[in-house]
Amino acid sequence: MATIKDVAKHAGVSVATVSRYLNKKGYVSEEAKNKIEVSIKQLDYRPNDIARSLSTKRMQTIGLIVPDITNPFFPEIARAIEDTALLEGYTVVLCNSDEQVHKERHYIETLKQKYVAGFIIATNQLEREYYTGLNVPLVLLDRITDSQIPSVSSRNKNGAALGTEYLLSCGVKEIACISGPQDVVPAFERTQGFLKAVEGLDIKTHIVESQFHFKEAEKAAFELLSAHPGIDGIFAGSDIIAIGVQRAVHRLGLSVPNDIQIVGYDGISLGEMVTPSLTTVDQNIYQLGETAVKMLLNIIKGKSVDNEHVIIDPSLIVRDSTKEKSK
Amino acid sequence: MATIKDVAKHAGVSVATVSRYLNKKGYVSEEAKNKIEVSIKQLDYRPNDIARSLSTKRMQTIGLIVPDITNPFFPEIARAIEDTALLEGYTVVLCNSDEQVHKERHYIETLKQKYVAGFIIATNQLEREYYTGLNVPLVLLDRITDSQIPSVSSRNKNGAALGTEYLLSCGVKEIACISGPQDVVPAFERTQGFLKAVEGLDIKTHIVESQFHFKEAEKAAFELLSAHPGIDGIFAGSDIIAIGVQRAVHRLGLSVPNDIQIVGYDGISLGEMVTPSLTTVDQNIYQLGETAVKMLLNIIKGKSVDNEHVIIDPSLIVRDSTKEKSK
DNA sequence: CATCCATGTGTAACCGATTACACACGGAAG
DNA sequence: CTTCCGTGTGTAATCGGTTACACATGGATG
Repeated sequence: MATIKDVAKHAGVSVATVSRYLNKKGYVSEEAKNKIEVSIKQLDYRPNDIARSLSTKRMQTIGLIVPDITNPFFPEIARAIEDTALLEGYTVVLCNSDEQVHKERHYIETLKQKYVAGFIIATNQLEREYYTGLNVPLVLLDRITDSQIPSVSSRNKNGAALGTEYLLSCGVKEIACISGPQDVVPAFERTQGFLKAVEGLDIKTHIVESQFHFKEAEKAAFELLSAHPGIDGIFAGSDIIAIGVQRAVHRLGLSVPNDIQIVGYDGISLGEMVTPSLTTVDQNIYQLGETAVKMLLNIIKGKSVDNEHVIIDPSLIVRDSTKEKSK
Repeated sequence: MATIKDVAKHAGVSVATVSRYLNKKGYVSEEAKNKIEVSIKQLDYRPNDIARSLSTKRMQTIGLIVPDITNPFFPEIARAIEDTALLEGYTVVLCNSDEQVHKERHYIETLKQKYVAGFIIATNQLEREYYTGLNVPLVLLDRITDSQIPSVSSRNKNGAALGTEYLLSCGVKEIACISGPQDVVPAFERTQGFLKAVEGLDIKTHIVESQFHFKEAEKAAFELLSAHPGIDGIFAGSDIIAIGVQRAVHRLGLSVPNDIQIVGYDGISLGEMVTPSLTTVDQNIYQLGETAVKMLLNIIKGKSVDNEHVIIDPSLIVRDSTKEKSK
């Protein structure tokens, strides 16, 4: 494979000139420019990223750290991130921390070693000191927020209120919220949204906490519904939880949406696949990922102030796990 | 951050000696070894992967190319691959080709540029010339096989026969196979397995082709079942297809497994989440991924012959989308 | 005693880029 | 006619490693 030297020789200029041309830095005459362009074409030259990185100490790579890749929300957002990054010439390395701090650190260290340009971090364990000490651009995505570190997230409280209100508008008389773990910020915010929506209403409400895992959610819903047969509406802290709830309802011999109506949260594509399909609060996953990448690249390129916070508005998708009152 | 020179100086030896120690290549005396170890600890030295790669022309990175990351099979296998690679000190870059040849090529070129150590390729478009011309270690995973290139795959024909036979043993009288696209090798093989299982039996059979997508499968199943109300058993070419079928059955006002029994193929975790949960042929996704990595690393390290083929045996998981005859 | 080989180490070239610095040229300003 | 500055270019150091090669030592072999 051709190197910059070959190009320089072929074009009859020095490597410095070629490098200047490549990076659009410094002066290069029209004449030199043309000769270099021809040589690059003829030799099918492509700059060697590794060599470049050794000088610049930066790779065109961004690290994405997610807590649980088997939760379909994350592959979906990963895809958005990858797509967007690719368009900008960046490669993304996807790392699965399994919610374990040591794994997360290991990945961060390893990738720093490889000179990643920046990180997008979608995990829980916020350790500000650690992140800021990193001295690498990063943006927090979805799960944690901190005023010191740029972030993009969903307006969870409003979204949850939106979903809960819709559920109420469908005529629900006794409502439950099966939330994600309350130490995970968005899960907490969603619970707040639920509370806001039911506040002051003369209606029985329940709140139960679960992990963002299907089986646990099913168990929690099963127990809750067994204990309170009057419940006819459930707001779930995530689509995966909602799907667990569906299954619990089914096991109890009840029907969705006739006996119990369900609203989920996330807008993952899985929601369309289950039966009945899931009414849910769509947090606009693609946009979330896209925004995170753009923000990170701005920071990398020094175009952005360091503590911007973008919050994306969710919207409601009505499907078959609820039924409108008019029907 | 400390460099190899700092370590050499601190330990009172030359950089060559330190490098030899690090790579366990060539002779290093006990005494030097000890001094170097101490210095590395004290300086918290870590070799710079980029610099190393510039000389060796190889990174501790492996590229994984999948055709569709929104198909849950691939995140699951990606996870296995990542886990295994990590243990060996390799990072994996996950790339989504979207079934597009040009995207796949783009990724391969980009990653070659970055000196990946090798590729694991799980896409369709087999272009032997291109791959072999690549001159980078690679193993094909799951979707394509070629005698010239090492591969790991599932014993699809047997697995499909296994699933079909089980369906028959559950008392199915008119059976259909909704397969994946027949130009995708495993999908084709599974259809063959289905045919083998029903061969010579006095039973009505149908075969319909679908993409590996939920919606299309639902549509295909809906049409098939509408046209042939006698069908009481369906073997699906993948779990995603099976889930589409479930939904079609539901839309027709029928019940799984009472009216129609379903067997899927893959063993993705989604199969446990749907209602009713899916009886399926488990292709042992984790093992598939793990094996692919180990094989690739053997090739990279020159420990392996170049055209090994591992075929992994699938097994049946019985859940609620079928009902045993005895019941 | 000469030769050979295994062991151990250091020097310096090299991987393929970036970039600081020196220098040359020509027109404008004083 | 100097002086200065904007353009344009090349030389060589540098990034942090790997490794070919030269060389030293000391015991075994013939």
